[in-house]
Amino acid sequence: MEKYKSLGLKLTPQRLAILDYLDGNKEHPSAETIYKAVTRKFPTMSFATVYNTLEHLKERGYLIELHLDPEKKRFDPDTKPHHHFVCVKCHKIVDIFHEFPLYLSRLEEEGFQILKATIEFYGRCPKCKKLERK
Amino acid sequence: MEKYKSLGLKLTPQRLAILDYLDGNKEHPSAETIYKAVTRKFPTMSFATVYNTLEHLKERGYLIELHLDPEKKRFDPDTKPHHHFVCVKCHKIVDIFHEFPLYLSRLEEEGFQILKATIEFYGRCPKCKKLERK
DNA sequence: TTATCATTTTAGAATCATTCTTGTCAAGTA
DNA sequence: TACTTGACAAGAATGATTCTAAAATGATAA
Repeated sequence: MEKYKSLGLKLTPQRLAILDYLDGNKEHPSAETIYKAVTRKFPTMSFATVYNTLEHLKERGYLIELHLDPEKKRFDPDTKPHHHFVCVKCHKIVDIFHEFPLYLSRLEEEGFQILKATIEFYGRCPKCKKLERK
Repeated sequence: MEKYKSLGLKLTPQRLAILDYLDGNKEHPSAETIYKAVTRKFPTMSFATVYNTLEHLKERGYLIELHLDPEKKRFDPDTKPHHHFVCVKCHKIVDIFHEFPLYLSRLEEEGFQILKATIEFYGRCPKCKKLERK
């Protein structure tokens, strides 16, 4: 997998399997979801390897750790700046690539350094919205 | 405490102590912080009571549960819509009451129901920004 | 190719926030 | 007073995540 070489990571089969699973993935999987998926290829895979690899990828800016789900961390291999919609029923997370004007001079004037800003939209996804109606 | 009567909660001394601690509090405390503060008044206070009370208050819309700190939940008694700044170093959370235009018709056209939207600004607070410079 | 060495993997233990359970207690009511 | 309901406390249970120690493996240079 040529495209992973630039990561500066030792490329083990386990890591390649994780990278393959994440590549282009829009599901914002949790560590457990990743573990389950990759375990099909590597039955001996351990959770520690999943967490270690995710940590390395995060450090290298290859993925973003999301805290939208109160239960567990979610991981997003799409590192382009974007926002999220979170379904309050099923916890599904949907990417939103629309850009919003979020400039706020006041904070910087007060000495804050702003590195990034993300928006979370909360509500019901189409599927859960339908189920809600009795 | 007259102002708490409308909550529809049985007002026990423990609950009053928690309400008092939260009232006007801008620190976005965690359950542990609340527990420690209230324990000074009620040495026998249990964590379960803190969590139970917070759950009741959340249900009644008296406070908001925040998931900005990956380590633990934080609680915000200010229920007016607002946004937050999170310091990536010390995890301090600061309220932002500025309003931003976040309207997004596309999601609703696709069948999503949007209930609320919040923005998180990430960066360094003035204190941590100073410490960063060598 | 092989030896070396730092890294990675694994399995399981440990941690820590949060939730659950159970027995006890208190307030309000008939 | 006896009943009913809800609240409390203490500790056990849960579940995601992190840590540990030993064995295995990948990258590098000879």
